[in-house]
Amino acid sequence: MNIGEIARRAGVARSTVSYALSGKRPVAEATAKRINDVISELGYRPNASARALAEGRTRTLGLVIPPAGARLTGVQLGFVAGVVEAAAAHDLDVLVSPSGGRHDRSFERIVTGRRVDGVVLMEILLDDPRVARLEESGLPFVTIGHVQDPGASWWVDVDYAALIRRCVHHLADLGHEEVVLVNRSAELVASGYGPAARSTAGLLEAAGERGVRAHVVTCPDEPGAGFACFEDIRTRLPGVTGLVTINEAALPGLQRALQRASLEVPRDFSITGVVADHLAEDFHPPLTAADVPAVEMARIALELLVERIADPAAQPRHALLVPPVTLRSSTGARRR
Amino acid sequence: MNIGEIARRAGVARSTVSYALSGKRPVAEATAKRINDVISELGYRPNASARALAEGRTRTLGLVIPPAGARLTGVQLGFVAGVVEAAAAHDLDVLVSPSGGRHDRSFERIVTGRRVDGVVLMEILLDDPRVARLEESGLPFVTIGHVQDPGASWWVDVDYAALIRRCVHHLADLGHEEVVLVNRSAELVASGYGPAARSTAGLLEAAGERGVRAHVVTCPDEPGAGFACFEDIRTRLPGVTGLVTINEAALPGLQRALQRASLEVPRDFSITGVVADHLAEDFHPPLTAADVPAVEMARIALELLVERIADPAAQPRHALLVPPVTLRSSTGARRR
DNA sequence: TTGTATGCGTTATCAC
DNA sequence: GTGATAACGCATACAA
Repeated sequence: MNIGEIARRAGVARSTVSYALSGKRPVAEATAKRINDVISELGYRPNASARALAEGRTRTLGLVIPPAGARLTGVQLGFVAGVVEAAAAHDLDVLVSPSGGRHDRSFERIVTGRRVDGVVLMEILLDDPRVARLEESGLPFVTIGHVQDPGASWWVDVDYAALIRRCVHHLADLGHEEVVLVNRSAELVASGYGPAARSTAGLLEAAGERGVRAHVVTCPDEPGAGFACFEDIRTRLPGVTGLVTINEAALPGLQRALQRASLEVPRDFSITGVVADHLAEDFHPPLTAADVPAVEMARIALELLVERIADPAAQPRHALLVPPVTLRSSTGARRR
Repeated sequence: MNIGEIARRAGVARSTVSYALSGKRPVAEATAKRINDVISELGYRPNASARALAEGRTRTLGLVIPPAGARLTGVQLGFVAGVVEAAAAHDLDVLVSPSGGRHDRSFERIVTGRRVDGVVLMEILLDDPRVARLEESGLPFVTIGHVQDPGASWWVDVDYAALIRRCVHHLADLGHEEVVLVNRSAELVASGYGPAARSTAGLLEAAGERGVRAHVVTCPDEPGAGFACFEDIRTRLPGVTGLVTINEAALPGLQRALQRASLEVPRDFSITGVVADHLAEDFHPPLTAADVPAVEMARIALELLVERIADPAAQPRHALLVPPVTLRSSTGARRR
């Protein structure tokens, strides 16, 4: 059933039905009622493809997520949930594409098939081929996370450098003199993942400011790796009394290793970092941390994208969030 | 740029380009080369909406997930990842819709906007209005989980009753005489969530067979709730020495409560259940459990859907998986 | 082997 | 206020 059928039954022209539906031109009350009656009787809804073809827009957004197979972290999950939710609020649909590199078929379909009006790209690298691809395609897009040149594009991010710096200052205030940053995986660091680099920078900056000895270790995004990582820290860096991390997936493992080592938090050891809000609450003891407002970030990204789609000539905008470090119970004075 | 432009530059008719692209009719080698050269030079890709309109199919699948806001469990996350991954392998795109009840706009768009060729529905209720809606719409769909009448529809599920039954038998074998099932939330149970009902049935059946005292408690899908739930069990049901659960989200809380109560697993208390595979490994100690092969289930669901789309008249098919209970370290002989 | 013509279901521009 | 009708970009039946 199509718009012509509705028009026929209502005894009007197709265009009149279209206008009754869109409201883009006045329709006599009586006609409108007749049309609406037929529509609701038959349960008619316009064909999305036809509408997209005629209108030149799909009312659909693309969301590029890390390749399937990789388990999403809490923050990443928040991004996805936030984008989907915010899009639904705008009556927009979301097409998800699990894409790693540049020559991904799914990603390429999204970019070049004109099936979306815009794209949200998450977990980008400092120099990301997908960003370049989107730029040359002319498709409006917003990234969660930002590339090297912050002024030239649309993005939302959390200021990892500032947050880690604050965490280290906090530890220094508590008397800790040697700390370690548990970063994301070595592969991610090597491929130029922004948060990894910026966290390290923040750590070193704060360490310099406070005369704290600082170390960085990489750790895959898994509980088991967190466990192994901490055991390694204990043997290789025995002087460390404070840990700061952006690797939330490793947290359960770190927790278990702490316990295994009979270290009581925060009495014997302090731990803090940048993690998804709910994870901080679930840690035991509750984690003093900068809570990444993932859902909120996704919402902002979506608002920016909608804005950019509406005005393709608009100047790039971005948002750099600096959520507070929330004091909970995982950090304490260094025990001498 | 469109197919006409390619045709013009290659000096052929539009249909020839179309056929060269689809291969549905032979094209002379030389013409094909000329066309392909132009296509790759201009980076042409057919417009998805136009193609969908002409072809009558969208090469897109719908995936209905629990409402945004609800944090996805490990198993649910596996479903999403599995569907997206399997769809990508078929060169199909996935449109996600976060939908709870029947009158959801996003869900309604999917069902009635002809923007997808089929739908995967997850986390369904025993009597789910969305299933009814999809049935009356005529859109091919497959559910992960199954409704009351198992023969009439396409689905894939895990046999919760059998698995919980096995878990209870296992506990009985170890000498446990009083066990508790930690179910999903009371709301979910009340709304008629299949796994919740079937788990209870399996528990009671096994308890009857083995003369074990059995209890059921509901618990929201959160670590904190798991903690509270276990505290409650200890006070209200002090004789319980074994716990079986399908609530993986509560697991970290249960674990913490166990520890808080100074109960060593499995020496003092046994715990088992049905959970996502990776969670079982991450539990401490590793959880003896039936591992839900979520990604695999999603893959099967997608294969079924592809099959159903290809042949709308095909007889309903389904798959009821009974993964083994993997022995790890969280269950042991009852201590007298 | 290739070209022509029509239809897919809308929206939007004319004309009345 | 409303009705024709031309796009939108592609696939395909029909001709040649």
